[in-house]
Amino acid sequence: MYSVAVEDYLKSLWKLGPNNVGTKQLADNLQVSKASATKMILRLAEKELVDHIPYKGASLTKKGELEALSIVRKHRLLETFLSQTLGLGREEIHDEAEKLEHALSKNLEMAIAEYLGNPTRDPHGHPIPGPNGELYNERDLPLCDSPINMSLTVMQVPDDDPSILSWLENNGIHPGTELKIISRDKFDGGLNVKIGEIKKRISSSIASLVKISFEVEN
Amino acid sequence: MYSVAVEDYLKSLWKLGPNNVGTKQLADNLQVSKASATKMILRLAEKELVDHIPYKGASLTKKGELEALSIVRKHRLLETFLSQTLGLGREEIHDEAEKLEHALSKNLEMAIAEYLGNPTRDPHGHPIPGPNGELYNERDLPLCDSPINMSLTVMQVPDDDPSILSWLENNGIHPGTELKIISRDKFDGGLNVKIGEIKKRISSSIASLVKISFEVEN
DNA sequence: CCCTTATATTAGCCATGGCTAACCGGCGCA
DNA sequence: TGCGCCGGTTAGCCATGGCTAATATAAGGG
Repeated sequence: MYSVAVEDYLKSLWKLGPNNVGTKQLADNLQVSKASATKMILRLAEKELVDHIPYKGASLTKKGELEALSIVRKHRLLETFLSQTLGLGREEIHDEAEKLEHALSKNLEMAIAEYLGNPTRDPHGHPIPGPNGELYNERDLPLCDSPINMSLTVMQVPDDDPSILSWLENNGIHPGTELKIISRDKFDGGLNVKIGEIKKRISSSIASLVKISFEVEN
Repeated sequence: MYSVAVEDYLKSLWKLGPNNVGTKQLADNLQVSKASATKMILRLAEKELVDHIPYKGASLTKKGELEALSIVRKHRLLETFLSQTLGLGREEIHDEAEKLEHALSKNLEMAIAEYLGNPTRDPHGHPIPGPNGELYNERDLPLCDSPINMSLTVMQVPDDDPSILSWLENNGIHPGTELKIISRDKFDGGLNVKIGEIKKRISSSIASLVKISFEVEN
């Protein structure tokens, strides 16, 4: 239906949204020039996929949001599928899914979802939108904002930076990991945490990308 | 590396080849105008992917052939993978693979090949080129040219026409089926065959698309 | 309140890959 | 031999989606 470029813009707008996403922010996220982003925003507005207020920003319309969610669903189903069938690591699957998502038919999407048992999270713990854009599992909190001395369960890790993912993986931090924050550095916001009996230090930049919950889900 | 369009042209040229593929033939195969095909042939010649003799036709260069084989490999591995993991039918997988093949990285191709145990045939029986373009299994013969009253094993069925594939499937004809030609119609070339104890009639147009061997492979 | 700076837009260019219309080349048939 | 026809090419148009350079806007600091 829509081109690869349009789908990529919608996905970025969704990720950066929900409201008044700046042209520069969008351009940086997609690694294109500001001028290209402006032009595409105008085209998306033409197709009623975004509302655009000049010099303010762009916001997905309902139509645009549904389209974006459909692509996010395909992406996350593909990540799950590649991980499950081929045993690819959490740090390898993002870039592959990024390409395949644009070539996935609705039929194949359905077949994969069914094969996987209609999962609600991908291997990074990110919620997988339902076939009509429904989103659950939105209650996880950033690790950096979490209270000290409570039993926390890692729910989500970032998906698009293989080096961060490898670091997390090597330190035993992935969805399901249980940890406790021992202390928070007053100056740089870094965290001292305990995973099992082992103490680790997590920088605040990474801690802001990891999401946790207080209770394991059922 | 190459665009989707370039990859599609190379694949068609390979399928229609090897030598002096006509512009119209190519255009028809890709469902584009003759003018578009001419233009693309010139661009492919520029990139040294084809040799072009004006008013004669285009032939893949070694470089173009290797590129084409790489795409055919991806296509056939994907068909096999989709069939194996998701249980999709022989008549569903072609169109899906057609889209996914352009988004498949070398890494993922390798992972899939390994997962499948480096198969040499796809679910339609078509040979899967090796990672460097090696082709085996090229000895199968068209059913329409095969001798009467010999035990034949179906090796290949066409991949790109779901209605023909459904008909073949419904009549128990797929790779591995054993059959015997009872007689050949003198007028229209249709075949009367026996599959097990059941007699069937196969039109010559379909019989030309099915390939067989005299012996089952090991 | 103006001026700087960052952000946004516009203008205009390019490559890709479609299209139609018009023209050309070569071969078979009368 | 010549002519028609089919296939091939050329010319020229369009949309998409990049780019740079120039210009416009908004917002905060002096």
